Amino acid sequence: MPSAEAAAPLFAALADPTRLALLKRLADGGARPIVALASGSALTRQAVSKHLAVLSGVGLVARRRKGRETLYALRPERLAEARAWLDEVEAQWEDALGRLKAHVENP
Amino acid sequence: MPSAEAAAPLFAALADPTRLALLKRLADGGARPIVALASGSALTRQAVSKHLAVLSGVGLVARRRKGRETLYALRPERLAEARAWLDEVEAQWEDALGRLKAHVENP
DNA sequence: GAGAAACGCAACTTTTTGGTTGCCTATATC
DNA sequence: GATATAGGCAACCAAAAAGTTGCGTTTCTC
Repeated sequence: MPSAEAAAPLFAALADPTRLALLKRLADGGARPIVALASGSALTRQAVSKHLAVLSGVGLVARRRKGRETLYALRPERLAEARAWLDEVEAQWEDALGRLKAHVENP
Repeated sequence: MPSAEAAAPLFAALADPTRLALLKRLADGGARPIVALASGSALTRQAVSKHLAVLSGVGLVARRRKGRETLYALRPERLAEARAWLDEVEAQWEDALGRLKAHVENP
């Protein structure tokens, strides 16, 4: 159950369509260099590199240097942490609804 | 299955600890006016009001005017949409892992 | 009906973010 | 060894975000 302070940077990293697209492309399990991820992205290689740095900064992707290229791969554990926060709030909501219902039926 | 363009604004609204705290407080099912939400928040009422406007803008909370006060309430459906995007990527990841394993076992 | 409470609107300031361009380094490849 | 490829680094720019202050409007409450 991540705190708000811990979860916010994670959501911030997810708050960009380019980065979401990058994560989705990496969800096939493969590790790719920047050029491969930049191709088709309409953006500069530098821009993509910056986005990957943001994702790497919060641990959503892992970077590994291999020769002259830098490979990026998805880290689904971190995705799960973001989901955990949402789950927690939804659970709290469901619980509150349950209490309300019980109270109405059994006043 | 929300697209990246649809999910990004949702995550952007979640990318702030103050807003996450507001959502969590609203997860008990209650609808509260701004002053109640601003108390204890260290921020100005205006700042909290702006944050609520952001949340309302993406549909994460509902606003309803009641007399002189504006009541805010959580809308968990939108939370579920954010989760759906994460689920989708994780499912894609699991699927890729499954294929890889199958390929190794049955080459 | 006078004062207070709750809020909206608008202007302004300061950071942060997304993006570009230019240049330099390291590694392949011929 | 010369050249092309893949990236990192730094400066710079424009737009958006976070927050504040001030002021006006509506609605309670006495």
